[in-house]
Amino acid sequence: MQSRKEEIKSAAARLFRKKGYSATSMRDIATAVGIKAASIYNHFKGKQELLQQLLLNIAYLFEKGMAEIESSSLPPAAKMEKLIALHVRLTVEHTDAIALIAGEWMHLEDPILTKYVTIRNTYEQDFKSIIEAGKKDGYFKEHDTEIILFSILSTLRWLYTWYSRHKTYNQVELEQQMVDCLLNGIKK
Amino acid sequence: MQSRKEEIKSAAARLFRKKGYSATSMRDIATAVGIKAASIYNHFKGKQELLQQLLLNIAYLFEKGMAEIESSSLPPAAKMEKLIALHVRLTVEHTDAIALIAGEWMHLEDPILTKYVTIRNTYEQDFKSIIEAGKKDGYFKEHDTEIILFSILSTLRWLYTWYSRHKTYNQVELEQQMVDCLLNGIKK
DNA sequence: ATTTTTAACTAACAATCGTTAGTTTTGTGC
DNA sequence: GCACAAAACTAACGATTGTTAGTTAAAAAT
Repeated sequence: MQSRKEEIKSAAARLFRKKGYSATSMRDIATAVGIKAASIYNHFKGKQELLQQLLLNIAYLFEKGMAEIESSSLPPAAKMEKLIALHVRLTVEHTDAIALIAGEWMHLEDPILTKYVTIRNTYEQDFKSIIEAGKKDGYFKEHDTEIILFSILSTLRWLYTWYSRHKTYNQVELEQQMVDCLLNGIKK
Repeated sequence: MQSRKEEIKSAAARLFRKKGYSATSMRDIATAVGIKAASIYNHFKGKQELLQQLLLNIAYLFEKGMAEIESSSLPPAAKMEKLIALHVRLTVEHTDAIALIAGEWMHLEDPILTKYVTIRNTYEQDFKSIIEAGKKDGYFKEHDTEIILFSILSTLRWLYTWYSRHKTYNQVELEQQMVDCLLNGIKK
């Protein structure tokens, strides 16, 4: 059961993703839910708050996932697999909101924008630490850490586009394929 | 030397990328060039035409690059390397316009939208053909072609973000690192 | 030097936007 | 059934948008 508030939020996510934040009007969102635009203000302060709640929620989920992985005592390669699984899971569970990470976070306004960017930077820094630990242990190649990070993260961030078109894959299959592609490459 | 028309176009690309198509006003673009909004209409039919010219130009460059690679008689693995090099080159040379591919193409209006999507689909189909030829020849692993395609393409499409922050890399270095990461993976 | 074309300008319009104020309906607890 | 809160509504405001019309200055062509 989804409350009206959640209903509005997921309609907003869907529309922000499809048409972009700026091109989506409060009237669009309202119509999608079957109410009038002014009624949304009984649940949210405004359009900006909708975007903020959507993006911060996702950011926290990544923050939490990363914290759990880091605090585990797994070897770097296993941590990397857990990270990939984390992205796959959040993508499957929050496809629309995840999509906003790619192209709509820029429309956040301060102070939330700063907060969001900070969380994002910290996440990337933690990601890098795991990569570097892996290199030190001999699990990973001696590539430029920035390039490895970028290469993996970009694929994981685009996952939502692909998943939207291939929902037939189940989550576990997707995880395995992604891990294999990213870690072992495609060449024989 | 850049004509006024080109000046407007690259200002539009920069602003569309930074703020998004919808959030960028004609007055924004005009101010960036040092003229008034109405003056832009002496060079372009409107805002939509700016987006169309930017995106179609990039699409044609990819189309042309792909045609040259396909018509060559290189083995699939070498074709793949050429493809990666193509993406790197176009990203370095047209960073702002390339960025629009990721998040602003959806604001194209018909009939250009349809045309654009068609070109994009054809490009992806050609890309897949090369991957499958590579699998048949034993160069590539027997992964799902869709997943390989997605994995490579997503990384290449995000390249512009990364390049904007690391202009120190020269084009050749970048190419080599990307090829190695994508084809051989990061695990030892 | 005069005509013509190009590209700038000012001013304004109609449409749409996010948001607010004030009101009415709906639902809940007692 | 009554009081109260939650959530819907109508109506409107001020701001901004893309675009057009009409005009003027600069550049090019004759």
